[in-house]
Amino acid sequence: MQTIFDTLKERGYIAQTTDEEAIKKLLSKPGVAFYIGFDPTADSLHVGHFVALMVMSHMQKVGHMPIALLGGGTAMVGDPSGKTDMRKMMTKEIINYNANCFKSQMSTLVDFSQGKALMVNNGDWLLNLNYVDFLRDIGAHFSVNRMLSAECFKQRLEKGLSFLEFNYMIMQGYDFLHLFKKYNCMMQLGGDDQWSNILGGIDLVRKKEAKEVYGLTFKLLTTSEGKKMGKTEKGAVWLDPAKTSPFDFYQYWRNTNDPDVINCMKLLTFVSMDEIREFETYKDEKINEVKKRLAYEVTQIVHGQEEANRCLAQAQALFEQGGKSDTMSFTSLSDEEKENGIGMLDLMLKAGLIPSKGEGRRLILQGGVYLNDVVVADPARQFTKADFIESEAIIRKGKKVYHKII
RNA sequence: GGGAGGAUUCCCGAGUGGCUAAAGGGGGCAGACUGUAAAUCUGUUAGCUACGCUUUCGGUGGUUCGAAUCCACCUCCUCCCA
Repeated sequence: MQTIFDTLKERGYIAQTTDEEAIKKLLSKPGVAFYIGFDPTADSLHVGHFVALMVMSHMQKVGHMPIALLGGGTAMVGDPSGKTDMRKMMTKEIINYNANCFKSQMSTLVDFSQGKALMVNNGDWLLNLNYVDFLRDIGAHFSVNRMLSAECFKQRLEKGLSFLEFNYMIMQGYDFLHLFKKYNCMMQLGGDDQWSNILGGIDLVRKKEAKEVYGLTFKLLTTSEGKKMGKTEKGAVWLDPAKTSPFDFYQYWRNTNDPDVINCMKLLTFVSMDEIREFETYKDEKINEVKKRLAYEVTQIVHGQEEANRCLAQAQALFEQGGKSDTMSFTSLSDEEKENGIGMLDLMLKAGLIPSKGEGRRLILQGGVYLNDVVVADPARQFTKADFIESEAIIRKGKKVYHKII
């Protein structure tokens, strides 16, 4: 009989555990409350959070009780772990707004109905603490000497660490204690960068309550080259369709590097291990098929089946048939522009394909602009109504960016 | 509190009176090769009504024919000593 721990291990989620045997035993019976914290530092979850949501979902499926902790209190301080610079301080209003955005996104993967999972906000218990009481009650149990040797502060000890951020670990530890007392929360999970913070909480529970609780970290989603995944030149890949369109989201996974595909499949989809093992034997061009599957599965989980189908169809239309697509982004011209024509550069600027005309001129001179699949050679070319084919025209920039003019 | 140094184009980082829209690297974009991949190679990377013009080197003011470069003040940052 395979346990949830085995599943997580097999799929490659687990990075570190505090006590593997004890955790295995603990998780073998359903109903274990565990928590994962999410600091609302942006108005949408991103791919980095997605792995955590997947773990929650896996755990919930076998009957454990996820507690999603929104860091309304800790976000006021800012986690220095692994950060090279201090974060910008955020206002309470923004933090609250962000926390609300997180809620709905989490619900797509974790079932919060009928008490099957909880969502709490540490602002509820952190923000009204009395400073001196807190120091005497909690602060006394933390050794500065030990904290300073923690891996998560290492980088910051060289570049500078404010006292504000130094307290983050203590606050997170207090969260664990609070959740243990209130919900009998036995485990904290988190990204591997949270290891020191998690240990802090476990120590605190042991000291205050004389009980053993456990920690488990999962691997951060990185490429085979060790770079963090989920970042593009435009910033993070968001789960919010308004910030990263489902199509861009789909395309991000569609373009995964060969060596990373299997790993992503295991971590980001629910595709069975039997099937994944089959995929592992694929080579060269055949890997492309796996990428299609990966993109579809991940998009489906985040944006739903309907949206995933649409992305798939659009990608096929664009890349495999070279044809049109109804869901392509578009710009409509006014009657006057249609009548008098408009410069290609002006048109592309209007369509948001280029940030400036200089950039557009360069693109055209380098042969990177196509109108209805014909290279545009002259930067001064005018776009006229003669360019419409069945009342629309398609501009392509480079290989992958399509835009429709109507 | 005392002392030293720094702030340069998307990022890192040269430049210390005209040759500087500013080296080099990273990143981005485009082209070649491909599998909508990676790696590699090539070009390009402030804006414009473009052989010219305008804006840019933390902010403000000044010196000069001419300033990213010199001076004054201001803001912010880092380091060392206490």
